[in-house]
Amino acid sequence: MTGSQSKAMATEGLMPEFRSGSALGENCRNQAEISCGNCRLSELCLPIGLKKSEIHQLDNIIERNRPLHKGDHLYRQNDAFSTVFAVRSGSFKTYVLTDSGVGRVTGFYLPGEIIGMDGIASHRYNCSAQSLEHSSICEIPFSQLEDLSQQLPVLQHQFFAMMGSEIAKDHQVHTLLSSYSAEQRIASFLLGLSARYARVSLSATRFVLPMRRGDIGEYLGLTLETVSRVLGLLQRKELIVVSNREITLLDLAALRMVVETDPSQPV
Amino acid sequence: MTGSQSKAMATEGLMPEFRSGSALGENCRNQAEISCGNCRLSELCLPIGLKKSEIHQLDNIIERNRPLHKGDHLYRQNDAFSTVFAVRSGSFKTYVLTDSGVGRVTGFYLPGEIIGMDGIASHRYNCSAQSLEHSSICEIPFSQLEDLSQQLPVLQHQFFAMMGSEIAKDHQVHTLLSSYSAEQRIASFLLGLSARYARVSLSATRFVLPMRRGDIGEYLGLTLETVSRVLGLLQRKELIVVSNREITLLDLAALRMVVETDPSQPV
DNA sequence: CGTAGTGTTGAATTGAATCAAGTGTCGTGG
DNA sequence: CCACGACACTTGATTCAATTCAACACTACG
Repeated sequence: MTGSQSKAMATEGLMPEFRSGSALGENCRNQAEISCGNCRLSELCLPIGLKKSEIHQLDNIIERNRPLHKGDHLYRQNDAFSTVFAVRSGSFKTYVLTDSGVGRVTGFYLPGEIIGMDGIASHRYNCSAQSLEHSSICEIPFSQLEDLSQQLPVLQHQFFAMMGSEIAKDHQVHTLLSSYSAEQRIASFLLGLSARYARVSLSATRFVLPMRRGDIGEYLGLTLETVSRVLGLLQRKELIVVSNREITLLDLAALRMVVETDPSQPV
Repeated sequence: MTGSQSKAMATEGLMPEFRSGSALGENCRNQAEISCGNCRLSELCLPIGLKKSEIHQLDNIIERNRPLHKGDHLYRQNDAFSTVFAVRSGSFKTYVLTDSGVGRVTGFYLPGEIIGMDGIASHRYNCSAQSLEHSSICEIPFSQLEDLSQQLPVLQHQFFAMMGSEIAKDHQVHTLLSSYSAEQRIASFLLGLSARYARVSLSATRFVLPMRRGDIGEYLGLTLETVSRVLGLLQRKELIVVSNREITLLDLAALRMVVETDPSQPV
């Protein structure tokens, strides 16, 4: 948001050279207690399938930094790639800036999801990652993750699966963007969020959007005005209730119909 | 398209018919001799960085089938996932069918590229993969690839990198589809093909499109008429020459300008 | 030589963008 | 605690890029 927030990021030390033990200060007391072993997300994050002792090994390579504030960056476009991040709480967006300065949001990330995998091949982050609210993350140095994956077949398997999942999701989004109407995109977006919140044991039918209308628009290839209009339309159809950023899904089945129904086909 | 074409996969092949107009359709002489060790793509495919003996191990898990004909399928949407495929020659498209029967192309694959990674997480292929011309592939059983990656750190690293590369590419496409004009999309598409042909030592400025206008349109979120019109426009601007499926890029720099220039900004 | 698939081109239509006011919400400092 | 200002969002009028509809041309191949 404001300039002061981006400045805060520079001093807070999420970059690798600012590891815990930095002279700048100490971590929160309770942070030391957090580990994959007691994380409520461990069943849907990287540790899936790992044994207790293996989880401990994983824990040893993971850095847990102090919480991020809204607007803080995990990394920026073209930074050297070194780590991937698992969202522990809060939410993030990734975005790229075009030469003309216009940003386009490329993804939203909720707890249990991994950020930064697009940098693995090129050794640079291809986008910037920014916190949308008060959030916390686990920082996983990629080379260490690779080393550990050599020892733990299950971990290798799981990371392959998480990357495959990202690829599958991206292909779905491709289809969405290349052929769906504004209404279908928004409906699909809401259903996707719903499923992801449900996955982390939150309500599938009532949630608060962490992002602005404009962010949704950039992500879905629409303008913020269109996002606003379509949300209004869906509300008038009594499929959802919109109150500022709070969304209630009234009829999941009907929303799925909106997504699946080709508007050019007679119903 | 017809059932007889998938059957064709099983018929035996007199090897190399050089299909006119097909720059990528060429085959090595004798299939029995083909291995990663002598494959001209080994420097840009899975074996990158492997030692001789390691390449031999990789060779042992790879199946090399008879050539595929135009229209043959590697797999279909919802088939159980078991293997990933490396394109050895020719080209492929992946596509999904919507419930209403309309297809959308999700990707094109050229030699040295990997098909099927979107099935890793769900254990099902999420799209269908079809040959666009006379093609040949290497079939890599995924579970064996995982096992071997446990033994060969370089192989694990390389496969992580190839998946990361797919993710990065998908994010770029996301940006393309969500904010670029028809002209920008086509220009970017042509430049992308150019770079990929150059990667396999083919001409970066003159190539034959293996896909139809309609395929390009589905991939880029445009209609086939728009694809045709924009190709005509770029030709009138003397940036390219179009002759049926043969494309000549006259001015790469100018094409890049087309992609990068925000049409809403005054030039 | 004829047919089916593929590609081009033109005219009319339309969904979403753009332009343009507005209102609502929230954090901040007085 | 309230008033201010900056964002965030909504809504309406108009425009425009791309689609749709339609007709026709080309090519490839049995």
